[in-house]
Amino acid sequence: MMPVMSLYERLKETYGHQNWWPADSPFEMMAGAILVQNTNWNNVGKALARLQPDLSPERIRAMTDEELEERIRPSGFFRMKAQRLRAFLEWFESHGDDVRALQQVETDVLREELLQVKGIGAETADSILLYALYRPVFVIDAYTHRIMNRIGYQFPKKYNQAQAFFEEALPKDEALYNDFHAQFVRHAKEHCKKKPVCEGCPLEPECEKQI
DNA sequence: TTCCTGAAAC
DNA sequence: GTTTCGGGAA
Repeated sequence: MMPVMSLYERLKETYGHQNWWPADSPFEMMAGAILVQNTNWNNVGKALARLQPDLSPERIRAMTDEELEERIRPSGFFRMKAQRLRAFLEWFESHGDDVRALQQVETDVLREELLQVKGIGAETADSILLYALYRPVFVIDAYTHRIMNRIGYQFPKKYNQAQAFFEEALPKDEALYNDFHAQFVRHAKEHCKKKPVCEGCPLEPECEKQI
């Protein structure tokens, strides 16, 4: 079976560095992490564009529920996500609405706090830690499971175990975790889709096609 | 019709 | 373990 690092290298050779997360600021990244839950990024882009003129914690808090819901409507689950954004903003305010303040806090503490926020689960919490705060935390998602299972790894189903699998197999490297997860997303959208597109797949030699 | 960088409630 | 939340594009 292919070493985990070789897996990354193969994907990077194929797709190139992915340069994640696509956001202009840490705050936009964190908002995007909530909006993108079970939704394609194209629709999140529309929602962020509609928020853009008022994309700050204060301006969003000042909106009525109806206003906020209307802005983020294109991202789907808009009523739920409006409340999730508000819950996140409440937590952010407890740190002074200040990303620099967050950087003074231990990763494990931040992770536990984020998991207490209603609407933020393990994947969203870790995405924020990695892509907004540059902490070396490996993000696991549905794509990760799909790809790892298809190429024949005995891959843990539980989030924390799946995460440990990568963090124990790889150096504790934030930049590596950043691009590795991005490569998985790219590969899942390009080839390892729900209905696999195996022609030209860079992992073809390794894949057991146990779909 | 299907699928999308999930999480909470049931 | 299963259902719910949802618009947008293929």
